[in-house]
Amino acid sequence: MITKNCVLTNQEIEDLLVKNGVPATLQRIAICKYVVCEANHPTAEQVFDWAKNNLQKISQATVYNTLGTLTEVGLIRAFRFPHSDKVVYDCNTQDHFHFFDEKTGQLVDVDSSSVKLNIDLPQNYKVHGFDLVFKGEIKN
Amino acid sequence: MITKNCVLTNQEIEDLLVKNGVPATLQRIAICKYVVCEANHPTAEQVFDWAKNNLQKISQATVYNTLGTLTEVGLIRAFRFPHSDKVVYDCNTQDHFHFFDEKTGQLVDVDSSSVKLNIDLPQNYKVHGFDLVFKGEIKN
DNA sequence: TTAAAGTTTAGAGTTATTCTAACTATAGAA
DNA sequence: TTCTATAGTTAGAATAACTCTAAACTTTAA
Ligand SMILES: [Mn+2]
Ligand SMILES: [Mn+2]
Ligand SMILES: [Zn+2]
Ligand SMILES: [Zn+2]
Repeated sequence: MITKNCVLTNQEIEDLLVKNGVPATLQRIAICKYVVCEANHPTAEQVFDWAKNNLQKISQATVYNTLGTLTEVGLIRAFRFPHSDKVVYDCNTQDHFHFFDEKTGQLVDVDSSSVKLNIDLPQNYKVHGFDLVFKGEIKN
Repeated sequence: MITKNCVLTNQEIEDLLVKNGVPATLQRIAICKYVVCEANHPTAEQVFDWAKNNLQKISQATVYNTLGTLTEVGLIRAFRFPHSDKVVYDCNTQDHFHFFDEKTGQLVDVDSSSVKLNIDLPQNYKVHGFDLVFKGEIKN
């Protein structure tokens, strides 16, 4: 139900990038490792903050470029949610939904298998997919 | 299933505003009438464009202020969708969902009665509500 | 009639993101 | 080993969607 991040070596991250046609650079390896293995639905700002503390030098443009590239090749996904105007990046590339804890601001993944949707739309509405975000609170 | 806009006189709009504690001004009556009776999920930009063409003088700030006020008192609702970074305003204040036509960019309302959702979340997840947007295409 | 209160306005400010153009690193070619 | 083309990174400027500010109107109500 709740998905967790993987643990990958730098070499494995490098291979992942190259396999997806993205030449591996120091910056890309670091950012990719962070979003794929460590972060939970980070914003570009959070990735940039992390990168500033973990690389000797990094520019905002590189963070945005890299997140864009990783999204393009499908290594991560980008989501825009109703409660914020910042894009969040997600290492979970499966179809899935989200639960937004209104108290903490935390986003957690909800597997699509835990949701069943019955829709009654006109015949001529062809549904290609849907975005679903729960809002609420996680107790305890 | 698909909701339509109402037809109201200026007087009725004025009453609606006053009843909701919003003193009626020329600008507010015009903007309120447009979003409540004419427009379909307009953005602030669209409301501003309409207002420029239909009032002798209007400022962007007034459009944003008025849309904010109307939203606060519950005469309209504000939505932020995954496909755009612009807020859209909605005269449909019932709980409902949306269908986004990926070809035309059009948004149409989907009554909540046409959707049945079965969720299987952990006990400690208290769901207060959810946002649901269908993406697809309306044929014909 | 007049002053307080509320409303509108132009323009400045903010935030998230994208663009630009210069700099840097690197992989072959020579 | 150079050289050089290509790709990647960078700082800072630009953009887009709002939001804020402070001055100018307008209305309200003594
Ligand atoms: Mn509507
Ligand atoms: Mn923005
Ligand atoms: Zn997710
Ligand atoms: Zn709607």
